[in-house]
Amino acid sequence: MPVVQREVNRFQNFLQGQGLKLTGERASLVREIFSIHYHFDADELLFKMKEKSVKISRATIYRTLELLVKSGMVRRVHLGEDHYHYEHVSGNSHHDHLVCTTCGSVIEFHDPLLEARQIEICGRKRFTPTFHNLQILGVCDSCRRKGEQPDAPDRVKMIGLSAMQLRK
Amino acid sequence: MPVVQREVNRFQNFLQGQGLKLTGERASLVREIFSIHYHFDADELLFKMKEKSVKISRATIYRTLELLVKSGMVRRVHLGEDHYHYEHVSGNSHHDHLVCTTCGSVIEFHDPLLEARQIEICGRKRFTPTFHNLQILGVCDSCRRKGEQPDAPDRVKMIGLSAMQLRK
DNA sequence: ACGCAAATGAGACTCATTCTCATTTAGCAG
DNA sequence: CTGCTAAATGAGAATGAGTCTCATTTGCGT
Ligand SMILES: [Mn+2]
Ligand SMILES: [Mn+2]
Ligand SMILES: [Zn+2]
Ligand SMILES: [Zn+2]
Repeated sequence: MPVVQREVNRFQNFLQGQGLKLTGERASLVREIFSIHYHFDADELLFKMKEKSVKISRATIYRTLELLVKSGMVRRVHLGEDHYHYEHVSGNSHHDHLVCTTCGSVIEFHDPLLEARQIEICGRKRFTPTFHNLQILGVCDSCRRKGEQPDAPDRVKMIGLSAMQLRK
Repeated sequence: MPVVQREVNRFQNFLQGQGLKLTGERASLVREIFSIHYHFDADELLFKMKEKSVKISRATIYRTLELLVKSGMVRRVHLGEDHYHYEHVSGNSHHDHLVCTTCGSVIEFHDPLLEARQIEICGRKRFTPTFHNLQILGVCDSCRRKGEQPDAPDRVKMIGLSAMQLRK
């Protein structure tokens, strides 16, 4: 795993700069996270590590995710569910999300015009933005073709789609 | 309270249509909610009712909020914190939020161009949007002038600003 | 005023996340 | 290589928002 190992090194650099240590648990987590190419949650990570017989506690997973977010290697995102999701940041820059409330799939997009307009709005309100969070919920193309109706707005909450729920 | 009473009637209409009842608790809550002109959370509501010696349980508050959201009279919003906030919907339509991570103040805005651009993006992805959620976090004008620095992105979470935390 | 479906309150429960603390370990100095 | 010590870990307790249960109460149509 050469690509993934590079990320471990990146994390180690960050840790050293903070006087922190690279442990086996942290390295395993980084390798796992940079092998997942979608939006995952903490429980999914815990499950995958268990699958691979990598011994690691829930607390360490949360603690390491926090460090990875601080290092800028991982982003924590809201996808309309009541718990956080994460995604690794590898070169590809900022983007926002379209979330299908029927199947749970997530489409990423980046739109410079949208971003520019936000800056404009902030300027008008004399507001200095540091970051933003945009999710557009709705129905993806394949779900629409299957004739699925969007949930009533008040019921939208991606029921039963989280990784844990699927496997429980 | 003539204005507020109109909202109680609106809610009663909705309830009747659903075969549900207008109770004293529900009426009190509606009156309270339509007297609050900012973004509140469930605990704040519980506290305010206690202050006024209106006996009402936490469960009833959550249940009534759910009904109010269904009726369209209240919106549930994310403001970057890890619990929900609510706002009443009175005539004024959809808007998004600028949230100051220093003082917690919230600026509302509505921008047709921003909305239109989102529709465009969805069309391009063949995605049928039902609603969206946009928060821009940053520093408001008065905080900026006081020389407050924005929190590092990873630490942004409006520490100590929720109504409950302030009063605990 | 009656009857009963709907509503309520108290507190148990869930679930994500954080914390505590006793024990282990990474990494550095010698 | 060895010892030292601050940092890290795991187990499980704690927290906090939100939901649920069920015995009791109440709104409201008749
Ligand atoms: Mn993404
Ligand atoms: Mn608002
Ligand atoms: Zn879909
Ligand atoms: Zn401010």
